[in-house]
Amino acid sequence: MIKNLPKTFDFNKIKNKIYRLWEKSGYFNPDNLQNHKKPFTIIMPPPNANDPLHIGHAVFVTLQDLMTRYHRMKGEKALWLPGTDHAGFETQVVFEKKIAQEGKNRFSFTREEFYQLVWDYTQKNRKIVKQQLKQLGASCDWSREKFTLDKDIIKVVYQTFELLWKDGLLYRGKRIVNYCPKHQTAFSDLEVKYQVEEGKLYFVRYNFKNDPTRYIIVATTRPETIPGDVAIAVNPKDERYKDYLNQIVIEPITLREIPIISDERVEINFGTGALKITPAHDATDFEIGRDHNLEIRQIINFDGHLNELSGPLQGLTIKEARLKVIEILKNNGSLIKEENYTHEVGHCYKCGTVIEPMVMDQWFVAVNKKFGKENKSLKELAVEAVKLKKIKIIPNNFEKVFYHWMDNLKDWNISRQIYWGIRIPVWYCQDQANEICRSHQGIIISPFKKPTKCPYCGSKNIIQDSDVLDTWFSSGQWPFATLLANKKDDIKIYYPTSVMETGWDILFFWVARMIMLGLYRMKKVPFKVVYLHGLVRDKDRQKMSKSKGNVIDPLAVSDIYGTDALRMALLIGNSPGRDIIISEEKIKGYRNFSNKIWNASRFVLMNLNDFNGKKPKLTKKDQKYLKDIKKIAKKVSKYLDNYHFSLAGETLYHYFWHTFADKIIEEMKARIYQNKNKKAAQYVLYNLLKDSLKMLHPFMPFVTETIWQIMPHFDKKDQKILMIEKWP
RNA sequence: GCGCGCGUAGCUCAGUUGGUUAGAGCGUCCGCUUGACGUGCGGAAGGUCACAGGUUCGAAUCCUGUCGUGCGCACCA
Repeated sequence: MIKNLPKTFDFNKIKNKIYRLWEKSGYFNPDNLQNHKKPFTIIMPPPNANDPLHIGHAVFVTLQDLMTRYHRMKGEKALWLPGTDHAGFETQVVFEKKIAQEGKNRFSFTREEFYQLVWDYTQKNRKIVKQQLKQLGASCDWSREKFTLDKDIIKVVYQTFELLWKDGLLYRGKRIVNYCPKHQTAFSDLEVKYQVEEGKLYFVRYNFKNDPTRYIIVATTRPETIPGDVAIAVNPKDERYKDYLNQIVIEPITLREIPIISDERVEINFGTGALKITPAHDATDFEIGRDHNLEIRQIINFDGHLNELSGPLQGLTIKEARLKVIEILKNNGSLIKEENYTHEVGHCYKCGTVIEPMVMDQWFVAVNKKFGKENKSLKELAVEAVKLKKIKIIPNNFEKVFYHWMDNLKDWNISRQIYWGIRIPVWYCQDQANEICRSHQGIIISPFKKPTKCPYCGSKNIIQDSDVLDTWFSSGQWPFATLLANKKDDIKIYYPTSVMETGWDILFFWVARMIMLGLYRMKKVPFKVVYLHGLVRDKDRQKMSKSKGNVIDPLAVSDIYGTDALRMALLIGNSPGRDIIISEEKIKGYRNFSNKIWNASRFVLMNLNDFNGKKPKLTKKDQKYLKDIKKIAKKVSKYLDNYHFSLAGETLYHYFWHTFADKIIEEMKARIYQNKNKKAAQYVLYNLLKDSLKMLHPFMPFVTETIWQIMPHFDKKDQKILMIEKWP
């Protein structure tokens, strides 16, 4: 009946046809799975809409599609909800790099023009990403697809903003923040990468005002900030400086008078035990300054240059200023000595520029503030959810990592001084013309309507906050925002979602924030399980990056070896929380496997003449084979249910190749050729193949579906599409 | 300073409630194969599971320590 099947499986020939078959069937949308009851939900971590997919995306597609297809076949209402992320800062950087080739940057355009250009750029990329997800076999429900800048998503984000404000969990304030002078925006603590650097510790002498023979020596790594000093602090318990307190000394660059104060935060054993206080440019100093009511003397501008308050350093960059200040200190005899000093310096995670602590008005989420009936903070709620096992993190050692990070969590800066993103929905009254307005500090929160005048004092002199929200503030709401923004009952049916599958590298950036915001808005955890996969590295354990030239393009690989091979290569040997090493050889190996599936099937199909599907009399061994595969099914199901995807894949690989193909087919071959008990042989082969295809389908959907479409079906219960067959 | 990992075949890695002969991909060696598949088949070599001690009838797996190695967080005057 079936002859002349090609000798090799050609992925490119069937990929569009097969994906279209699935898509047209409508079964990506769980609404169409009528007999399926129990919901199973995965919200896709939205890829950034600023670049095509890389190999890391292929990992999540493989794992999430595997789970979705498995649960769909088990008769569950499987929803895999796709989307893309505007990825605020990331995208702006990518885009600015692009236009830099034309000698332009964001300041070459108006804010509105720039936004439109990036919008168009991301929309183009979204189309590419969608096409790529399809080629990787993603069985997600495109009818529910969302973008983080969709109007209905922004609406949810703004609602959250407003609620947080009303609950007192959101505040605006002058705080010291991590500022990148190159990108000219502030960051949260997470975007700062610390690197060990060889530096110098400079010992600088500050003379007493009323007695130049007396002085105090301060150790600093940042002498260029001396013009920003507003005090010298010593520890109150430090015997050496007992009678120095409240003395006035002369700051040696701009010759201002500053006092010596005491504060317990000064460490007696570091340097000389005396600390210069520069509230505008150091986090600890900021706190000490605040508690002592000291002036915030900003001497570095937001463009990274020193300003007029720095006297002779004015106009210089930070680096230049350091050299200059050392020269001045040497000349006036204030530099007592230099010591080599190794310390960690914060850098912008994107461009490597040294992060400058700056004082700015920013919006913060108060993660440590207790609120509501339960009187718990966002942080406490999140920690509790994990402790009470309402959320399980796989692998579980990351639960400890999670607690450790949460312990150290400080308020979250969500203001970004960029154009691309969701604008902070706040206006400020410039006049603050009455007491009420002043009591509100002129802050007008108005997410859904642009105000025309100040609601407190009536002034029309109002301006909008120029900043946008941290991208993670919106993606942190993704699990419920996508469901709220879709069909009416989605949130009821699909929330809490089943699994959040993502990389361990964004456990803090994203997962922790989703837990906090999900619990805040929905009073329920956003997901029951967090499955963390590793980072993809090359053969030499190097992180893949374009600049290193070691990237593997998943789509190119898919074109050459097929998506099925790529998926298996990314799955086998991939255990949660561990990095994945991938090489072309490995992918080739699984290409051979997909071809093995093709050829074993080909053999079975070509030897089904006269076979009618009816069960003939079977030998004992035949019966054993049919029983054995049920055992395999049990084993594979157990592995999948316990998130041991690699072991599940390996089990099937082994069974199909080394048991089914190498042993059983070889044995039956003789019976078929010699016409000995042939019907039974055909029956066994046909049914083992069918079960194998079903189990392999979530792993290798294209080759299995292709064969399913070709093979004859005798059982009326057989589905037209393998994707919705019942799991064995 | 606090915390989390890793060390298994030549290479890269699996090995999840401790249980026969420790697995995979690639590589090496020998043989086979003219009809499912050279993208194949059969077979072989190759592992004191970092080291030392302990628990156990039994340890790659659990505990303690040592060495090597990677990472996160905090501080960072």
